[in-house]
Amino acid sequence: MEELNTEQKILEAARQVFIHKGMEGARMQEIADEAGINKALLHYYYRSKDKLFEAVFSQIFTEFFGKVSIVLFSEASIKDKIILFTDTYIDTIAANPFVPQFIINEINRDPSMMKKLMEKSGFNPKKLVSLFGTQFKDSKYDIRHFIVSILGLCIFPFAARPLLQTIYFDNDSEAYDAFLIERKEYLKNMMIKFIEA
Amino acid sequence: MEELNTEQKILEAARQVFIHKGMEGARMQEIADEAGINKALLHYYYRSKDKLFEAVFSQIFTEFFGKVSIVLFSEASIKDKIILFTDTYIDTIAANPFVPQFIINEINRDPSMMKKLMEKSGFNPKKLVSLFGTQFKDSKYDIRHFIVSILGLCIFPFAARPLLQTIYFDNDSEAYDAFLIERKEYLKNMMIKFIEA
DNA sequence: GTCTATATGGCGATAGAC
DNA sequence: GTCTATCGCCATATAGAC
Repeated sequence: MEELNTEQKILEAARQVFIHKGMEGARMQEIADEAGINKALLHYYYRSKDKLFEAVFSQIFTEFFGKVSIVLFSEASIKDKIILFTDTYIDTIAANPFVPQFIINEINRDPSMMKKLMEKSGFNPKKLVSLFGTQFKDSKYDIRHFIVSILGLCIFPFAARPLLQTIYFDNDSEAYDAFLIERKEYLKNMMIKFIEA
Repeated sequence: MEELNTEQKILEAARQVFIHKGMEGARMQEIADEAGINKALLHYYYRSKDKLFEAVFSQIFTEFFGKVSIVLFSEASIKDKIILFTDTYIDTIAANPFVPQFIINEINRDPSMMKKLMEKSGFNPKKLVSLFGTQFKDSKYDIRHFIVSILGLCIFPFAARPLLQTIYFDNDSEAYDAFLIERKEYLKNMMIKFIEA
């Protein structure tokens, strides 16, 4: 953190606080403390909390969907792509465990953010639909069920961690970590069965 | 709403506002307006916003898990129970589409709420684990993966609706409603394959 | 029990010195 | 560019009349 200039420090600090507290729960004071600067300086670089949030959120959104999309442009076969997608997606979430829930919440709070973000991030959902579509073209169900299923299966254990850990793991954090690691294999295995079914 | 006494009106109003805005996003003024009373009267019945929230949240939590748990005590076969559970669970969420996300968020905000709530609601997670455990006792994976999968598959399409609807359904609300209806059959079908695999 | 009016505190934002 | 001091608003909470 010490090597960054002030603007970068602010962005990084805001990122941490916003991800964990959300737009409404975050406090400018806490962001300033985290960045090791004064509250007034936040307003010098970003005129308002809204502007700061917008900068942070669009960055996070773009990064997150960017990493996930890469695999879709690889040379692998369709089956391998699906496995690879699951693998990459889980890893990305594990490295940013609070991000999916954060994105979902903020979009729920203000759905109008979505459109501009999709343009900005260059994320193309048709790509994902057509990828899975060619694999399951004779299924009796809408392909999007499969896509939503993968996303939910990967995201949910992270998004609902405190609840699930308490209910099913006696609040044992290490046991839950092990569960999450095992889940990656579990899901890839599930995907294979899905594809072959 | 007109037949209720003041305390019930407050509780019902608070329920609506809290579910849609969350603890941090909710405003006492909005709750008072929704209940058709004065802001000061909220404090007369519930001394603080925290107390009011606690009352509402514990009620919602208990109701939600109560409805879902009923099926586990039925006389059906294990396979039928799993199908019935999926069926009931989807219906419960569809009738309360914002509740799961609300619960998850508030637990994330304050994980310490979980323990007392589990006692209060009488919800017994061992019941669910043992139910599925007898069915999948020779699986190479922890049974809890299956439980978490069902929950995620059911909850996610509701929790992330604005995001998913925008990305995959061109923001067509009716198309998404149809998708949700179809999903019930899709998931039951998936469960059957799961069980037989 | 229900209201109006007001106190109290916190937070985003600005002014102005350096 | 960075700080201290302060403004102004808004939300929770209370006082007190009816």
